[in-house]
Amino acid sequence: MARPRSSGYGDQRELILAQAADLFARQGYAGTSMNEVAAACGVSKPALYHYVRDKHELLALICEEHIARLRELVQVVATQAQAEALDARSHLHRLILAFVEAYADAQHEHRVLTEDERHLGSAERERVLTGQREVVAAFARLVSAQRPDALAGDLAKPLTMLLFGMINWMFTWLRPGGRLSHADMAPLVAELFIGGLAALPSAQLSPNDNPRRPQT
Amino acid sequence: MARPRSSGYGDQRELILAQAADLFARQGYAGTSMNEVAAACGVSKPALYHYVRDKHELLALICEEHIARLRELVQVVATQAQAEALDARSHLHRLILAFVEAYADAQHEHRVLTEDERHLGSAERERVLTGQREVVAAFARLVSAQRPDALAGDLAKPLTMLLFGMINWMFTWLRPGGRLSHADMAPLVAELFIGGLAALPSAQLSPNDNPRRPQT
DNA sequence: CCTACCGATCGGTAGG
DNA sequence: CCTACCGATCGGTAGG
Repeated sequence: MARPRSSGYGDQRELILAQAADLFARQGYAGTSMNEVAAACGVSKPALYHYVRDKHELLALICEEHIARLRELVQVVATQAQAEALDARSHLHRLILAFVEAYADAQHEHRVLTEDERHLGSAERERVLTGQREVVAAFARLVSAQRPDALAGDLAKPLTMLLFGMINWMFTWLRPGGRLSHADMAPLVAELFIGGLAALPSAQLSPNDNPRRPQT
Repeated sequence: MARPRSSGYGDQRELILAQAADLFARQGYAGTSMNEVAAACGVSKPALYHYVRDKHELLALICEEHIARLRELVQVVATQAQAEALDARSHLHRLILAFVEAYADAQHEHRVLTEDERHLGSAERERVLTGQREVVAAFARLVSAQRPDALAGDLAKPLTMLLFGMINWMFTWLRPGGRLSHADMAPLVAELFIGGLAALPSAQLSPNDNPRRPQT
């Protein structure tokens, strides 16, 4: 058998993913060179290539590990909600808070996921999209539970995407160290969305009044 | 004096900006070459450089012309609201609909503005940011008018940014030609936001309970 | 407005 | 014969 990898291998690899996520988030995937990634990690470029096969693998690892953490988070909160017998409203509220916190702890990874997903290969992108769909579906089920009429109108997912829009966009304007923290904003987002959901007129939730227009 | 420019100069320039916006939106600014832009426009690379000085100017023109149109839109809707004596709620509702429509008509330009702003030079970025701040301030005034307590808590702008989050994010998941159009979503966004705003508990709007933490 | 190039830098890998 | 790297340079392509 081959000799085992050095004990610091996993740590070094984690450091590289974190530094690459930082650079990709600030400059974009295409706007960042492997030389910059290597320099940020304090290693030579050949050393960097010891830890990752190529630039695409770096992007794929950042996206896949991030979406995997989000999927786990959905499960953790669902287990809590089950144990505490929370209703759908409280469950959704807690899930929103958990996601804002998770995004705040992985801002760079999250920006890379949302902006550089297009640079993934088709196989990797499909894997990431599958994970994202699962997360969205978990939120959408809780939205449907509060507005069963929204599900009938197939609006649970669009409404969920509006919620994700508020959360995802926060990281473009909310500066760490500023007057408001993510923890300050999270309950505001939850109340605004859940309150707005309850206030939507039922008529609004039936877009099928408009016949589907043919695909072009 | 030099010979006047050909009559098609302005048209060709507009075509170039539109094609460049399309490519930048799909591949990112850094991920798009000037060769690709030239090919998409059906001209040689030297011909492309007849219409734009360099790649940065192309980006700056796309962003600055887009934000200028949005600023005009704020004015047009304000004039209408004045003429029709709309209250703040109706004014905001109409402004949201107008912005969703404007974004739908300039999806590529809007994505470039939101994602590639970081690649602007500092002078151009400052000009764009000034325009964005003016647009946000116009929305924030209408938000304040409906929740005067939000203004006191300095939350009018954060709440406005949540609204922009919903709208901006729409263009990442709403596919043209799909089941739902932007026109379908616009009133939903307006009702969700305005309804959620009204439903927010007053206690939520006083974050000054938390003393400001020092800048780091 | 073309072909033909430039200085530099890209992602990735050679030998030692 | 392995690993964990180094200085130098590969073939191609970027913006201009």
